[in-house]
Amino acid sequence: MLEPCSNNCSFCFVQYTDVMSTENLFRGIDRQEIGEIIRNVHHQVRNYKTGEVLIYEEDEYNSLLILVQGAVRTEMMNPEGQLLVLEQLDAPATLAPGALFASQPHIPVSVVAQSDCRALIISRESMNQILATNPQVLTNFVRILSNRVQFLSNRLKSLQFQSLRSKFAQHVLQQYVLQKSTQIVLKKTQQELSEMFGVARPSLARVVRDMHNEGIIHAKGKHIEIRNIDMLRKTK
Amino acid sequence: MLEPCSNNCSFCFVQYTDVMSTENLFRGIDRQEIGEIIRNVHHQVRNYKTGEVLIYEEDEYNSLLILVQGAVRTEMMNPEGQLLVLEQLDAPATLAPGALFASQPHIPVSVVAQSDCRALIISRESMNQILATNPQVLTNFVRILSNRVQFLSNRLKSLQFQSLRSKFAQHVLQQYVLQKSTQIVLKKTQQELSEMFGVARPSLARVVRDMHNEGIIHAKGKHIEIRNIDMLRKTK
DNA sequence: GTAATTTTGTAACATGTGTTACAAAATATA
DNA sequence: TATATTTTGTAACACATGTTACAAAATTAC
Repeated sequence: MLEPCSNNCSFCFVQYTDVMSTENLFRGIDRQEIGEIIRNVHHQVRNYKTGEVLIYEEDEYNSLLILVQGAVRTEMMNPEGQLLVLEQLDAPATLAPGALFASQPHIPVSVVAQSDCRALIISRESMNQILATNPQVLTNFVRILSNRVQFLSNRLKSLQFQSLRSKFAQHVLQQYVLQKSTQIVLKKTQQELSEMFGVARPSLARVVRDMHNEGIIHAKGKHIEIRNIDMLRKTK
Repeated sequence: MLEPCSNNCSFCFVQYTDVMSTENLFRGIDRQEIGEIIRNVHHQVRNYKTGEVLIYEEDEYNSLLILVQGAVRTEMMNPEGQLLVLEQLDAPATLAPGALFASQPHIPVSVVAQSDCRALIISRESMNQILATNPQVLTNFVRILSNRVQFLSNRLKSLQFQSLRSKFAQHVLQQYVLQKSTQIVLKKTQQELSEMFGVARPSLARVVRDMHNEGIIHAKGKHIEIRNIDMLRKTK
């Protein structure tokens, strides 16, 4: 399924240069130059269908995957099959950046396609070459790694210290800000939310019902009305 | 308390070059050169007493701290005062490497001295200068960041998925390997262990007692005898 | 060696989340 | 529109860990 990237592949020059995301490895470099950087090293492009696994947990990882199209989620699973979705990422994103240059090349997460997506694959040697010759890419890579460290630290803190009730309250408040209304519509199913919170689905449903019964929210399926925003903010 | 580092400070050349630890920012560079690298930029040395805080959670972080002597622990606390010790580090170590070049310069952890210790402090600008001119230091820094990402991923997985019983079993098995005997002596108090496992101390004591009563171990204070290593290994 | 302090062991009870199961409701598909 | 599928709501019970309190034991300081 791996297709080598041809010399005139417009994808290389253009696709992932649109966004100035902090997760973009090529931020601050013009399209022309990005094309040259990539064409100068061995690289491949691969497409994935929804649900396909881009990276398997515990595998060895010898190439960097740069998501240039679509969305993925990174997740962990324990032997009993309990799932924790670490985060959801939209292109452009650098996948599992920590695994490439770590002392142990094993990956602690799986990455699964949430939509049809496309990744640029660059081997470790090629990345070395790129990083050695492109200070801007290097700076970006260090920033991406650093952000990853912070993200994981914060995720760990939230998982360890926040109650399920507080996680859900926070999610509702985030949606309140995004949707600019006390009447919000959840974008995810309870199943998806509970996987992000790292809990069982009925546990989440119970918390939602409790908050409904206490008059903090009015919950009807995916429709949530915030009834008492002070209580919601104070939820701990 | 900050003392500028004098030109003939032997510390700069020598102290932290002894160890080829993967966490050493100056790994693979000879002492002479390390001295030159450091003397060429603005830097400071600071000493800390046991218990003193080197880095405060949520502070802004504009200098890199390199632990050159002593031991520290990195920890998180939630508003209720519940503590989680992320890890214990001996010199040489690069402290909070993710915070320096992240998009948000806030630190998610505190770093506390576990013994009297000493740190080399290098500002962000100076680090930029060092990284730009020393490929080896840069490679080391990327490796350290990458290892940090993996460490945090694994720590998160363990905290999220492992039961307390399994965490303790694993700790005992690690000590069994280190001490090469089924009669081991725990190096930490139950309080310290429970902070590393992220649980309350009596909960740990209960788990230890249960495993004792089931004949898997014989526990008397810090002295643990492994009675049934198969059961211990199968503990989940 | 004695006293002070820290650590360990234990108990009773509270609480939050997991598990399983199933029906109702909503949504997607034919 | 009817049917199949997914999602939500709920219940009863299990279980791991938290909380508080206190005494016994071990360790440290004097």
